[in-house]
Amino acid sequence: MKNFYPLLKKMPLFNGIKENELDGLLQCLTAKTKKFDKMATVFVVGDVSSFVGVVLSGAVQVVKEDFLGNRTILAKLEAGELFGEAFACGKNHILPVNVYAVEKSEILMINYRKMITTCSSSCVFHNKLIENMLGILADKNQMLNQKIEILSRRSTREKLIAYLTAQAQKAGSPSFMIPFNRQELADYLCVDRSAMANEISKLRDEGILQAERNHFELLQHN
Amino acid sequence: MKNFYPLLKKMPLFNGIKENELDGLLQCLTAKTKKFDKMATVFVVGDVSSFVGVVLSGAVQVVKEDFLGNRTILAKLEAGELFGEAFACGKNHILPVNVYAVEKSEILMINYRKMITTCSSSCVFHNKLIENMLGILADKNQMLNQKIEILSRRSTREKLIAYLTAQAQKAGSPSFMIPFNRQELADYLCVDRSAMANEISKLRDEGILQAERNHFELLQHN
DNA sequence: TCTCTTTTGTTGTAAATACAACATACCTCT
DNA sequence: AGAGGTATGTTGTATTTACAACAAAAGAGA
Repeated sequence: MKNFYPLLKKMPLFNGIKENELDGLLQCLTAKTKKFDKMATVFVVGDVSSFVGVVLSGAVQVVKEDFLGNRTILAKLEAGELFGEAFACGKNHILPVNVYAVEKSEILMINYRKMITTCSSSCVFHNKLIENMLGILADKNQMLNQKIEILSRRSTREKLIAYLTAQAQKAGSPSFMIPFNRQELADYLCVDRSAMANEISKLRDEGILQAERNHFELLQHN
Repeated sequence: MKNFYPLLKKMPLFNGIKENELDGLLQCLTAKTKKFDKMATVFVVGDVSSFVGVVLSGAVQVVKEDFLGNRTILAKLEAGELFGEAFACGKNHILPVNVYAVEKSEILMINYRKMITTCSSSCVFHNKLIENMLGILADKNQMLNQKIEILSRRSTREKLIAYLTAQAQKAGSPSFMIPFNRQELADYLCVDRSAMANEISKLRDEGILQAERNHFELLQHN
């Protein structure tokens, strides 16, 4: 376990907690590690879980299936990433997804109740952990909200403008770089790449923006 | 202030906290109420806030503007509803929205730092408050995730199936009621009502589902 | 029951998108 | 510089959607 401490230390969940303090904290949480073979099932739809999972090694996939049998990979989580936190901390503990190990993996399982119950030994890191978890959920909330706002737009054009407006706001300037290439941007906006590229061209022709690779500039619209 | 205690008691944020315990808690939080006239501004885009707002009376509107000047009302929050929690608890405290009072309103402002710092008087309700906030953020996360999963689908048909599959899962049965009428469902799925109604008809014709008003049934697809 | 209103379903048309196929530009490696 | 690969832009076509307008059904109230 100890060899994972440098990894844990870098995680937002353990932010502000020193490597030598992890021992006491993990003990206090009675956190357990579980090992999974490649393709083993970590959770299935309908499972009830009050555990926050931390991928220590390997990787897991979060997969959703609809009733027609269509499978969608929602996420691939690698070492240092967290999963299940919304179901551990929320009212509804029933998982709507399957979680598989895509490689031989090791997962740290943290019980939600142990996490929120400050220990009798009044371990100070415990409070820090709760604060971190609050921050993680809040940050995710912001991200999800922003994405919904974009996906709520009907047209590719509107989605683009919503996304670029948010990026400009984040950058504090009408001129900014985005962290996606065209295909990734199209995937994020849930639209067709070529249709999107076409729309970018039109917006450029109309003098609404400049776009070159990752660099965008929103032009004053009067 | 005291006259709002029955309202507060019913809120998820103060769940498990008795009315007569609120006095001490709010004092401990140094929570302040602010009054706003009709149409007064509560927050503007760019404001930095570490406060969770609770609408005590009246109502506020959360409004977003893109750089072309298009205004979108994201939410209307009435008495007993919470806002700003993701920006109070998250890393990013900069608000991307405007908040207006749509009526003469009274807002309770709770400082995030006071909330997560357990008080020296070791007030037990404080821990309950933090747990509640964690739960609220986690629940919202689940809701937002589910919505994104639906909005990520390209076609109206796929959105419908994704939504109905989730509802069936939630109900634990292929036969269930939905909390929307057609227009509300279309709004939730971000599609055109008539196009959606059309699609429901097609799905019915194809024997994939039954639909009558609020009642749906997903039929076994072999 | 009758009227009025709301909700839902249907249809045709214009507009937007997805898809496929290809052209062009850019990057990296040798 | 040249080759191969990747990213981006462009175009035509089939499909899907939005929109508008209307019909039918359901619900509410007199």
